[in-house]
Amino acid sequence: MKLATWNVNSLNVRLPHVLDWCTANQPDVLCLQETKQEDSKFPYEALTAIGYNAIHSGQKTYNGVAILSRHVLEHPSYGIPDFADEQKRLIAATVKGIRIVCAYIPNGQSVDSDKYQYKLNWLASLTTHLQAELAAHPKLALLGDYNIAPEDRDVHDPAAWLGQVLVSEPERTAFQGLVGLGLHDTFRLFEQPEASFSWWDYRMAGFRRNLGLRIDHILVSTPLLAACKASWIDKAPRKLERPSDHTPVVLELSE
DNA sequence: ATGGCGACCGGAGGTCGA
Repeated sequence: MKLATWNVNSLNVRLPHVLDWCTANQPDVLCLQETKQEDSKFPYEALTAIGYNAIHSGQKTYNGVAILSRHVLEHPSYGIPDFADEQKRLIAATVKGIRIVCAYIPNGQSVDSDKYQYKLNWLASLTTHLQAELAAHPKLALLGDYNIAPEDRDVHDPAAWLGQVLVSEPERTAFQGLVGLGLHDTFRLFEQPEASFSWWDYRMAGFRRNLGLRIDHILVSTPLLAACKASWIDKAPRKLERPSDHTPVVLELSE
């Protein structure tokens, strides 16, 4: 069973890439972030045509999350309970007994902005919510754009990024709070190339020079650990014409 | 590295992302 996450930076623009990638890679589940479209615009028909069910929670211009699945999506839920939020950033469903949680964690903009406080509040609410979710669903995977590089090795230039948003200690502490729930960063369960990143700035030839960050993650609960077989970042879509600035992260589970 | 790109809305250029 193959799980994946991809911030597509507008599904309006990136739908051809998503269809091609799903056809070529056949993920069982693909979590999308930044669809940037209202539910009425979501391309259910095009996805059905290649064998995918989908649920979506979106809005115009910003945010928007979706779960695509080759299997039945049971018990969909939207948003964080008890956290009033106009921004569409969380969607979840159960696939083959695994609770799939797809998150677009706020960016935060800069550490001195209101958006940074919103990010930390959002993460605190998510953590509380996931504690209950884990009690109800021992097999759980949290996939998405975390907008946090958990360690210095996830940053192309840690000195330049020191203390900045995406890297700051409060954000990394929040990430460790998720780990503290009994979630595991599956990418690091396996040997990986040095300087492995999932996002590269469009500017300054960031991708060509590998000036990136690893901010897209797949965390799984302890009951799923033994099933983890491999994890990798697929850089191929980042090389296409008009790419997203993020690229897919994949986790392979044994059945 | 701090600007550079790209998406969006709106119909120019500001805002946001990361």
